[in-house]
Amino acid sequence: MNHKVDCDIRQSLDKISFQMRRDYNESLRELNLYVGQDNLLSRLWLGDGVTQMQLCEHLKCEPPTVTNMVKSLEQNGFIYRQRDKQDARVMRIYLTDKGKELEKPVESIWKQQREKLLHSILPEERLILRDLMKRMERNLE
Amino acid sequence: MNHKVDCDIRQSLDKISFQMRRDYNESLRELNLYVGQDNLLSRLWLGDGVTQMQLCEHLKCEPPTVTNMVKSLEQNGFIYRQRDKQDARVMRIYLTDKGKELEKPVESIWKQQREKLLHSILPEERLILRDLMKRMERNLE
DNA sequence: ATGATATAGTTAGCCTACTAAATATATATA
DNA sequence: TATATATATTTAGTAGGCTAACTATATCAT
Repeated sequence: MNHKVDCDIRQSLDKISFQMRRDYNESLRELNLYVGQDNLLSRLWLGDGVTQMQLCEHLKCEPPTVTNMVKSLEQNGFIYRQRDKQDARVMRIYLTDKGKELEKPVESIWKQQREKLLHSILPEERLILRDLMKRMERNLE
Repeated sequence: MNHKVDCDIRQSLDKISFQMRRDYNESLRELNLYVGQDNLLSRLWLGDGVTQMQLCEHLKCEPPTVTNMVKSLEQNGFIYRQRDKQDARVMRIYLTDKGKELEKPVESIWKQQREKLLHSILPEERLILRDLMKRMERNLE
């Protein structure tokens, strides 16, 4: 029955993203980070001094979310903020040494997660899976 | 390159679950529901008078989350709570008429979402996809 | 029957995430 | 130059999600 298959796919998707978030959160907590903060930092590891609007785009979330995340990361000493000299409306976000040091351990968590998720799935299958995922992604645009 | 494929899969997964949640939230708001509340209600549509612990298991979340969700749903008049006569520790959750009425529109939202997600993916492909998803699901257990 | 332990739920406080509304600064226009 | 509009961020209040600590009730064992 087609309906059943569709439901299964939808359900698995939910379970996978939920469970990944959980595992992931647990690992990040050991680094004193929360889910999502790693993604914000990853933008800064590419290059410092980014505005909050740029972080919004990168995280695909709304400005108040960035305000809160930045506040939390600043309080924990991973980043600091500086008002732009040219345009006093914008805040520029910079990494502290403590923030820079997180790059490697976070990348190792990402790698671990990918390996766990795709364990026992063969290279040919991964290609098929990627294709299907990309198509679903486009379906939602 | 294998690494790239793995990253793509992981990234697509994130984007899909993020985007689905968004779309989904938008549709549910028209029914005056928030993401996740539909899932709680779906347990009640199977049968009323469930305890909060049972809802925890169904939603796979912690007790405080259920406390809050139940409070919100109660305030909006979709459910009501009654203390168990036999065991005064447990609260039993019941649907109001307003809560019962939501079943059909919510199921229609679910169906729409599945169709959007799987649009253009052929029946054979769906079977393969389901298999791969189930395997990933098991990998995370 | 009393004391220890287990179970159900709540509260407080943190996080991401949202919308709506406010603030401050910059720029465009009359 | 004064006014209007656009942009960047913050605040307030909502939600789901978490942990840790607390309350109340039940049950089990001594």
